[in-house]
Amino acid sequence: MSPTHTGVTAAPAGLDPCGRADHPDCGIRDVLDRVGDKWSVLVIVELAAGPRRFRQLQRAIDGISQRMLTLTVRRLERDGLVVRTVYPTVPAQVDYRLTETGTSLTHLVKALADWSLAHSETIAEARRAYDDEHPGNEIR
Amino acid sequence: MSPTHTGVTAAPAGLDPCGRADHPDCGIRDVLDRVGDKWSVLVIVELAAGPRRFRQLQRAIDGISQRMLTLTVRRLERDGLVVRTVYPTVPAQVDYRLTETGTSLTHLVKALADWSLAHSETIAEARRAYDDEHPGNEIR
DNA sequence: CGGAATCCGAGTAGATACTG
DNA sequence: CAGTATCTACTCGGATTCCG
Repeated sequence: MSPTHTGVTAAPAGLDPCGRADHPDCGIRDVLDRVGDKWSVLVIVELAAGPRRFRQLQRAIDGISQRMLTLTVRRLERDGLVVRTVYPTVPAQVDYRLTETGTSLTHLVKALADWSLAHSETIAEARRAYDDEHPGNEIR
Repeated sequence: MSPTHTGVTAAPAGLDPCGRADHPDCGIRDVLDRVGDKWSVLVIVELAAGPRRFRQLQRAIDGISQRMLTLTVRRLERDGLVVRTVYPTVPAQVDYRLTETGTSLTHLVKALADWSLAHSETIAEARRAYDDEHPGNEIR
């Protein structure tokens, strides 16, 4: 992983609760729905390496169905995170690439990945401990 | 005859639990599934302000059902992001608070919130533009 | 190749009712 | 207060098929 760990502003002490009671959500949901999406992140990560065509993406992500890739990529396009370019060749050729906005998101994804890696063992251990203490408790 | 599908069950049958085989994304899913969860983030944000009891959480997050709050908080507990403490009072009193791990996640959530706020307008605009160019295209 | 449309099962969220 | 237990509704994702 690159040492340049940008994108994540060291959060100020005060964490103001967005998306609380009254106010709907400060727009966090929009992002979270996208980031939390199983495939979006993988697509973004893949595109972070450079422009890709539909098939390339599907092969790279492996496990994703055409349907899901289409939907995922459409949503990303709609959100302006990805640009879809169609070349009127035969057969048709389409490539996808991240926009500036999309690229900036990769930094967060990176940060998330870093955090994930740094704590995966701790989490796994916690799960084992929990499952051990709570046998028969299926919470997934 | 009707296309009685090949008796295919829901069995993954060869699908990696990580999502990808040749890429270090394995641990990310665990976190993403948690962060991407609609309620987990809100709970984490709320707990970032300090320990909360069940009811407090439910009132603060407002919109979440008991069931969902229970499930969410259980998962967070299982992952070692939250500690659940039961006080044998009458009536029972339980409080939840973030662990060190959970607190560290708070920073990422904050970063996500920042990003979200910084780009919400851009995204909203992109969506409007897309919806305008693609009328009748319901991808949501 | 890229994508839309359809079918369909599985998992998840919500409302409700009940318990310690 | 803090859950647990159901039952239902709905969305999501996968597989398949057809089109430009």
